[in-house]
Amino acid sequence: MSDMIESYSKASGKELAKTYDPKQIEDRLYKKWQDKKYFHAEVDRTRKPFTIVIPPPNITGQLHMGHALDNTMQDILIRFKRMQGYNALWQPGTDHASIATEAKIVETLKKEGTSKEELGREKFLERAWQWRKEYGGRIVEQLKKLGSSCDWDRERFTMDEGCNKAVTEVFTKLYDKGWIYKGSRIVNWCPKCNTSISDAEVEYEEQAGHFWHIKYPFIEADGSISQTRFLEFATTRPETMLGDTAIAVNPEDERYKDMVGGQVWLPFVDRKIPIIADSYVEKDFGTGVVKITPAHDPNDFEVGKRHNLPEINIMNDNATINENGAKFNGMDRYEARKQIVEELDKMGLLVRIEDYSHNVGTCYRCHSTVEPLIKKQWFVKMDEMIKPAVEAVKTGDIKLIPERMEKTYFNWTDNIRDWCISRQLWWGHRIPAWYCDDCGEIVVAKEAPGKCPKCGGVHLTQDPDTLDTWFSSALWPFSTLGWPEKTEELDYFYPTDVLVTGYDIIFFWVIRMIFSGYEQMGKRPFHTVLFHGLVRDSLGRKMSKSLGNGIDPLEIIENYGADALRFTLITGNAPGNDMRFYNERVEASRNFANKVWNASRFIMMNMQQMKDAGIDVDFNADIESIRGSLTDADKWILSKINDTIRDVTDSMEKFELGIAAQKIYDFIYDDLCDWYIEMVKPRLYGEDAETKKTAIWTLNTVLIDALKLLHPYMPFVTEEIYCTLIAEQGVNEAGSAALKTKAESIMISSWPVYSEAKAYANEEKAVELIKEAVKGIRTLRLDMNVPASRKAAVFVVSDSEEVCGIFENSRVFFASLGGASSVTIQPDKTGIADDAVSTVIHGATIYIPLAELVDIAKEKERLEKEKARLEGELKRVNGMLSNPNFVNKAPAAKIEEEKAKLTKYTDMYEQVCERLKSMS
RNA sequence: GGGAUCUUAGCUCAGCUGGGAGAGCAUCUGCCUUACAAGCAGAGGGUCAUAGGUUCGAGCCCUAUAGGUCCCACCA
Repeated sequence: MSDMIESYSKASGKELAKTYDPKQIEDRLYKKWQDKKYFHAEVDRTRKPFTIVIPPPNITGQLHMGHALDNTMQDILIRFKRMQGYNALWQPGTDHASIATEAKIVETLKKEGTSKEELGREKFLERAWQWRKEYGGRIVEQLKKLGSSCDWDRERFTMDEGCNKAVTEVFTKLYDKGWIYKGSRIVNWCPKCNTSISDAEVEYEEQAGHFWHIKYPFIEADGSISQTRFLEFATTRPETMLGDTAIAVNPEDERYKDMVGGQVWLPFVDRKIPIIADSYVEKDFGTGVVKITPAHDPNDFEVGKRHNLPEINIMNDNATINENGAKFNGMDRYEARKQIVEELDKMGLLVRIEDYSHNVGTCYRCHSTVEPLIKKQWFVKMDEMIKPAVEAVKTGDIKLIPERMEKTYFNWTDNIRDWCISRQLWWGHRIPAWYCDDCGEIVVAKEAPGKCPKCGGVHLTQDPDTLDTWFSSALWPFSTLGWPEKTEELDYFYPTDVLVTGYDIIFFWVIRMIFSGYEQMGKRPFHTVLFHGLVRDSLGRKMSKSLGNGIDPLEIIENYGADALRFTLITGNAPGNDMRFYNERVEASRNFANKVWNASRFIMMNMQQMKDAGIDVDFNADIESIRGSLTDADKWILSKINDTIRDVTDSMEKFELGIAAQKIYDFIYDDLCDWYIEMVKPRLYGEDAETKKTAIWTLNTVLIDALKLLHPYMPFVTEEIYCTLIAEQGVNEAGSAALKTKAESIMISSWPVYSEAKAYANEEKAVELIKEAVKGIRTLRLDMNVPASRKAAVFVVSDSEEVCGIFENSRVFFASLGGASSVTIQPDKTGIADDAVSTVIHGATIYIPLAELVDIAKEKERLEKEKARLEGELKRVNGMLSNPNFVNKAPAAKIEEEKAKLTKYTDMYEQVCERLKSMS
């Protein structure tokens, strides 16, 4: 027996669990879902698949708010589609995160007083796998806490055997096609991680630095170093001068035109370097002179290629100066910088030092300054491969949400550069390339070649490098489904449907998955990409370790429950926008969960009481069999939930998850709890068994639909209530057909659908009128300081038969909701004291005679205010309707709407005027 | 330098293809009303950044301006 039943069964006595306690149920329900294999999807050709692949979290990672948001969105979609009847697969897995993981292990080794070099590659990898085994599952367990309904039976790892096969397959294929090549290029070198990183992995940081103005002496015609003539330029990295191989000026620059072709002298390394002309140099910046260091600057590298300049590498991998740096050999880059500046100063070659703030490229992992270095690296040629990816978004084959992300996308694809994929790391997919020790031939193959195909040599050495992590993540949508094998899964679930991710990895991952999908599969990997923003702290700052402002989702779950966290993350924020997270919002969400819990508890308590009283209710009855006994209020709420079903479904289909959540919230809070439950109480507490039955049937029907709509957002509380409800009703699988549900679990029940049979336009209007009247009475009473305990007689005056009929049907509500001691409905105000307080609604005036309490002046003031308001409304409506342009051009429906308002406000205005007249 | 985006109630934010400004929190008033005080009933609070324009009609579309945030590029 569930805690909930227990709690209120006990309550037939006295005790009740008044507050929803997520801790009592979350783990238990999650286990049940897993045990029942609800998350598992098998190929089933009779059903339509709906597939999402998870953005694989790093095995080094701990669940943070970004994950929580990302996975909540995916879980909502997957639960929604599952309930809609799709064969929903949420494919989970983790990422090996080469740099991050390797860094972690290196760090551990350092603590142990050893190093990866000392350990050797093989032992190091053993350690890494061991580490992965120990900690790699942590994040998975944390995802479960969130309620994620991933198919854990299909969990994958970007470095598992299958993914490795996929990686090798792609690498060899692209190599054979000529789209993967090895070349000497300027790469971004991180001296701390000791590897190259791709352009996308460089983060630019504004740093305060200096601009050193330096001059090189000319070489005179006789070959001597000039003592009088110098060429001045400025640099932010003086140490790179050791690798200078030219000085460049703009060809159009009159100042230097004559000097082009001449030479200057490079100190320290005692080199004569040419003065060249290249349009890369801007005349107006600085002195219009640039030193050219092809080996240590990407732009200079290009210039060097154009002018056939030598490339002199002056730096070791650890950012110390190498043997090409003359006496600075072995010195750290910053120490060398300092000394070079000092010595230049002594030599009289330092002109001045300027403070200068500039952007410095840093490693996105360790944030040390990257050094551009020339290295032999593996690259993927992008110019051709990117084309289908561009086309896909242009034609709408792949849709990006929000749409504006397309601009970011194209901005990148238009300026695409070849992708550096080799990393000087051990943890990762090793590059499937071998070098012949004898002839140097490169052999790229899926398996280690026995001998060199060129010279027949048998000594081959595999490339020591591994691949960029994103190389394997790019294949994720199909590698997880079995590719390169031709699996059933691949055939059935690919292409997947939606990819949910943060906009921050659009370049790293999204684009690369898209072009890989087209290239390898010939098909898009998904049709929609749903982007979300960053979760920031309450002050709008990015959550970060260094700031220590991170909020731990697990702690939030512990304190408020997973449902509250999920609901908070999904509401009050537009797609793709960043959001701020603060506890007050989680509290509001938790309160909402509690509200749902209590509304349900109310309904179940009443079911129990009716059962105890021997009143038998057929909860499986369909609407046709019960329609005749439905009251206006019943029809109103049925109509409301019906509309909500339609609107919520529409919003969710459009991926407007936050809007859909808001609609469910509004329905449950306002329509169901604040109004319907209150309206239904007199019937439930009364003696009429028939109306009790109808009321509880309606409550149950509406609640179940509402729970279903809410389930993707708040899976735990809805499941707990649902199961309790169903168990309580004794609904079995067969019986449940009428309820369009399965008794076992809400998560495999069917999504509600809009039904004309539940649309009651007239009753909706009637109840809205009653609500207006009740609100009017409540405001009146508060304005007049009538204590809640004091009941008062209420008179409704209306000359409309229809309106009188509505009030006649609903008189009971004025007692329970409006504190009325009696309700009199009459066509005119005969017998009502002139000093009664009143409020006007469309079609009726409502009076409350409160002899001893009334303040006539105040009452008049109130009415005057109301009159002024109505005058304003009438002015607006009349203005519109008397404007020929409006009447001619506005849509007919809009005009009708305004005409109806005119009637309504005219009526109310007349009533108010009459009231005022009678008081004077 | 290029681009995106934001500016709406005291705070944090919604507001879908243009048709009478919303929520949560906070504030104030009154309520322990037998589902819920994590609650109920009310109230106050906004020239929707500014200036133009398009339109019968603009928070929404266009242009400009100011301020904020972010991305890309990186002129040494």
